[in-house]
Parts: sequence; structure tokens; C-alpha cells
Amino acid sequence: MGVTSKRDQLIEAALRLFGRDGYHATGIDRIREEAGVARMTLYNQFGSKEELIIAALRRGDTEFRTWLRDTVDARALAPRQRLLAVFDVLDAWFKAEPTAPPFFGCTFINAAAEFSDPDDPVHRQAADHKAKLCAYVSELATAAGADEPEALARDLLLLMDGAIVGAQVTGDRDAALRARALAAIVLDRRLGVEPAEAVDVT
Amino acid sequence: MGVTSKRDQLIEAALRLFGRDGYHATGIDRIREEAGVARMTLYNQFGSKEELIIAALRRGDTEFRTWLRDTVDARALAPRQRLLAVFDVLDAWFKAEPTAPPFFGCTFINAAAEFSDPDDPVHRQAADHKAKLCAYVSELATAAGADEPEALARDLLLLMDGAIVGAQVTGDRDAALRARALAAIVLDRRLGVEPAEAVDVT
DNA sequence: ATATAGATAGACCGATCGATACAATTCATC
DNA sequence: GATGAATTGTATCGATCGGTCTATCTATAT
Repeated sequence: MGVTSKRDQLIEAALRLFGRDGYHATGIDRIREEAGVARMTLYNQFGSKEELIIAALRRGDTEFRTWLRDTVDARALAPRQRLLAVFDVLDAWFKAEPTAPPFFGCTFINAAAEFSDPDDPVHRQAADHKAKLCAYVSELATAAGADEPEALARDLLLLMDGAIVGAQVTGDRDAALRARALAAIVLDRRLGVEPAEAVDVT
Repeated sequence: MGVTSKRDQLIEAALRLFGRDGYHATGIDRIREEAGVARMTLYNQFGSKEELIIAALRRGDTEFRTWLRDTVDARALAPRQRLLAVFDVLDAWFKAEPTAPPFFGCTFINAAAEFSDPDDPVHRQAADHKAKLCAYVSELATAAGADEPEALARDLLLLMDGAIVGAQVTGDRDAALRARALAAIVLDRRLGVEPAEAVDVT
């Protein structure tokens, strides 16, 4: 085996294929083939397709949030700018910049769609990702001195999801920038205006 | 046959099942069974599953936009209020009010997710729905005297999609109301403030 | 050198997939 | 009441689905 374990190879292949082709449309055998692994290895590591889906979502969650966090941190801006930087990260994602994961829409939104029952483990895993994402944005909002960081985070998450859908469905690659402009307007209301930034909200 | 043709029964069953369970997860036989129709009738009316999907999306598009339009019209408000009323309609949808279609997320977003190729006929049909929705909101924005009605419509559509995703993934049934509050803030910037409304943006 | 655990390829399972063939039957129209 | 089109049920197709089983191979540790 290489540097990555069979288990990791399976999770990575699954994450990519589920993200591109969907969950029901992607067969076990396709994942097994892509990972270069025997079928029984898959069933030894994960008892079922559902468990593999959940493992892939868990991996995707940590990978995405880590990438988001690191990329925002790399800009090392003032607290208010860091909230807006989240949308710059989305922009890089939509435009498929090298460091970003390939864009086929949000695999968590897609998972929740394909498993519509809120009690389904897959749906729960998808909801958990959004909750963790919201918690992170809430941290940023707190650092920026928001009165109600949780409420602000939910609003910004709504803008993020709206941008993702716009980029995915109608192919609007500038959706993140428009969401960023909207976020700036919202921040003006919730954080108070910073003179230097308040002008260029367009 | 009843008052509705076999074709209509098939389209309605398909629209409901695709919306709830997804496109790949819903088999032809399930639709045929739900519609109470022979399998060959399905293949006589629609040459393939894909054509049935597209017919269902077309039906869903007109049904949703008609319902949206009528419900907004029923409120007969001032132009600016009509733009915000769109979010009240979403709210009624999320909360499964009797007149609203059942809520399992936006079947067009879901279709675009399951058929990720932008050139896929199904994906195109989904994108077409969002484009038509955007055109309608643009009408409302024009009536409200927006400087750039198209740009405003895109922003409001982003808020709508964000609310839909929030309601679908994390089950946030108040997502439409939060999107409405955000929309009010955006309208303040784009339309100019109307004193009576400008205060209660929360 | 041998024991042990994990990975391999491939046959195989029953179920279901989308789609077709066809004969029997219903139904509207004249 | 006869005609022709639409609809019916059912049998069937090849392919694929998720999942199991087995026998062979390989690597590591003792």
C-alpha cells in the first residue's frame, strides 16, 4: 500500500464520486474501482454503503472546514474583514482555484436532498456539517464584536448557501462576490459602520 | 379515467416522488404504481425516464411560479411590500400551510445536484426554472422602482435559495423570515428607505 | 521458517433497475 | 354495433444494485 491507507483511499474516492454524481447514482463497485481496492476490503472497513457515505461526509466536513479556516487565517485580517473573507474563500472554491476542492455544489446540501428524512443518519450528518460551519462563523462574529453572534452567523450561512446554490444551479460563478456584498451590508447593520469599508459595499 | 388524464397523473406522481425521494432513488415502477397506470402507458406518453423527469420539472415550474404569483397578488400590497411578500410565501411553504405544496426542499436545486453536468437536459431544466423565477422577481423590482432590477432580483433569489437550503438541511423553519429581514435591509439600500418600514428590519 | 492477519479476485446471491414485446381488453367515436 | 386507438397486465430482457462467500495470495511478526 502507499502512504495512504486503503480506508483513506476509499473515503477519498467516495467523497469525490458522491460529490460529482450523487449518492444513489454512485455504485459501490465504482468506488471500489476508483480506489483500486477489493470489494471485501470495502465491506471490512465499512459495514455498508450507508456507513461509507457517513464516513465520507465526516471526512468532507473536516477537510472543508479546515481549508476554510486556514484560508481565512492566511489573510490575517481584522475581525470584520475575516467575516467577509469567508466569501472570498467561497469565490476561490467556485472558480476552482488550485488549492480549493473541485466544485460540484455542496455535497452536504446534496446529501440532505437525497436523504430527505431529517432522522436519516445521512441527513443528520449533513445537518451536523452546517451546524459546525455555523459555529465557526459564530466564532468570527464574536471576535468581531457582534451583539448576537449566533444570529449573525445564521444570516451569513444563509448567504453562503444561497451563493453555493446560485453557482451550482445557474452556474453563476460570481455568486460568492454578490453574497459578499450583501454580507457587507448586513455587517454594517449588525456591527456598526467602519468608515473605510462602509462606502464600497457594491 | 378521471378528470385528469393519465399523462397528468403520471406527471403529478413523478413530481411528488422525485421531490421527496430524489430522481435516481425513484424507480419507474414506483411512479407507475402511484399513478395507477400500466407501465406501457408511461412509455407511450414519455419515451424514457429522462423525458418524464423533464416533463415533471416543467410542470413543477409552472405550478410553483403560478402559486407564488397568485399568493403575492392576493396580498395586493405596495410594490416594495410585494418584494418582501415573496418571503412570506416561502414561509408558508416551509410551514406546510394547506395551500402550499408539501416541502421537501427545492426539487430544482435537487435536480441540478443529481445531474451535475450543466449541459444535461435535466440540469438545464432546473436552471431554467431559477431563471424564470429571477425574471419574475425582476418584474417586481422594476415595479418597485429599482435602479438595477436584475441585480436586485439576483440578490433576492440568493436569499430565497439560502432560506430554502436552511429549511431543508437544518430544518430551520424560520429561515424565510430571516431571509425576509435580510431582504428588507437590502431593499433599504437599493430602493431608498421608506420611513414606516425602515425601523423594524430585525 | 512458520503462524497470523489482511487483502486479493471473482463467483455468486436475490432484488431491482430502465426498457421492450405482445396479446388481451377497454373505450370513445362514428 | 363495428372500428381503431389507447390501456391493460404480464412476461421478459440485459444490466446493475448492495452485499456475501471462498479460496488464494502477501506481508509482517515471532
